[in-house]
Amino acid sequence: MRAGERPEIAKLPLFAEMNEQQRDRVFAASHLQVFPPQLILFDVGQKPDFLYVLVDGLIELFTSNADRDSTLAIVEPVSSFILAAVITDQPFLMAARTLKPSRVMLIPAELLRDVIKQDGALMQQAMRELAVGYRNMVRALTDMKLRQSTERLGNFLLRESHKRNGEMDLQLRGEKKLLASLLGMTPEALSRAISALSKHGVVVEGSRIEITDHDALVKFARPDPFQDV
Amino acid sequence: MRAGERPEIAKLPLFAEMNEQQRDRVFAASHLQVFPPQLILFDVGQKPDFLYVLVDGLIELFTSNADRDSTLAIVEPVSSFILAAVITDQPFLMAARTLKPSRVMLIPAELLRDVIKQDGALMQQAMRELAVGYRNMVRALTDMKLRQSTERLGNFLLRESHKRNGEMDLQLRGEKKLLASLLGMTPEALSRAISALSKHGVVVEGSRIEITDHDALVKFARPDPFQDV
DNA sequence: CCCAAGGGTTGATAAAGATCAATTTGTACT
DNA sequence: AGTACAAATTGATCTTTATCAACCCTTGGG
Repeated sequence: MRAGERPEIAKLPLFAEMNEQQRDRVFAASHLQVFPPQLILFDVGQKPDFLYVLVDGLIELFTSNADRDSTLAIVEPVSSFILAAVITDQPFLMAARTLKPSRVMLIPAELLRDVIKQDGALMQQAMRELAVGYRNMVRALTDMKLRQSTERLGNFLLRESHKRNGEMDLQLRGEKKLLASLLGMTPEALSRAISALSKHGVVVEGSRIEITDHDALVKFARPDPFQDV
Repeated sequence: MRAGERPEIAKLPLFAEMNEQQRDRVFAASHLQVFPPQLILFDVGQKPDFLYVLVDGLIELFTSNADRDSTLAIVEPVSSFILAAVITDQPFLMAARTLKPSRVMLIPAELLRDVIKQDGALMQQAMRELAVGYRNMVRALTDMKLRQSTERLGNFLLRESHKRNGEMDLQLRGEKKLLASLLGMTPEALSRAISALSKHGVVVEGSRIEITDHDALVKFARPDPFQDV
């Protein structure tokens, strides 16, 4: 792998605390790969041969039924994904596809499991990451179970704004139908939800979204101080 | 805590592999408590002071909105719960209440985090447990996002039967409205879903559920070999 | 043993969201 | 720039599920 990328990946919480020699060992066995957009990296049911780290680009994690697809998460750089499958050495529950041209580091799963056993700091970070991931899934499930679509969109925007430290001017990083799928609705429903939010402090032009009245949006979406934010 | 319970708790995957002295240290600092039914053990937003282990009884994990409650999981003995909150030392995302008289072991969170840092085997088990929990949440979210209510019930029954190693005669361990909440529907909808499944190999009398035609139910519910089973 | 209270079922209606179809807008490619 | 194609929007309708209401049935306490 290129030398230039290492520092950035090494800074990831997952790898930040571990022993340096072990990290070198892991990185030496890994390789960086470039994928075009719309490429399936892996499918549901496959055994995980690698832990993936998105270095650059954009990736969608999704599941599919006979009829439908549903987006479970959108991965932005720099972050690892499908750690849980690697740890348990069980078949993927999600598939992954690139949304933009993406550079991805592939870390051999077997080796990683090995190193985790030997390196307590790495194991602790893996544990933390899984705990955080678990909690995010709880949030997503709660969101899905007790909010309706327009509220989900409203809270999504509030969370997004909060993530970008309070920025009121947001830029969608994918198509609207992707956001619709992430929020568990159809593109048509999203379109209508967007226009519904125009009465509650949100203005959308193309992929630019502006929260013009934060308080009004909060009042409408009623974010939970623990679930959201 | 009573001596009689220890072996059972020690057999839990989480504590099975760890150093014995460390385990004794943890158990010595813990205490067993008995709770009546319908008692709230903790609420959303509280800081986790303990890891909980249900020894006997039945417990519901749920979240609540302004309007609604939603069941996230039903905990059966013997198992631990809210490990993720304890690990991250972050406020609970779920509340817990007893459904039946329950005996619960409370393990001081601070101590547990400490011991985890010192005991690699325990840490590894905690990591595994979180990975498994994460994957279960992914399954639940997928279930919610791309199946409708009657299918969810059908797949729930198939999973339940599978958990009880193929037993076709199932016994509900809570009220029907609890199951409805777990499956993300109203009691009325569950009632109708049950009668809809009578055309697909399911007979329900009170809290006894029998799968009379497994193939027919599979054909209707279309369980995913990875998601379900 | 009876009665009250709550769980469960059933029916009628309403609401949310999906689906289908027709345009419009945006964008990538020659 | 013009065309072709996909994304996005809008409207109409249908399906699913929630809500509201009435009633039945079980169960536990006096």
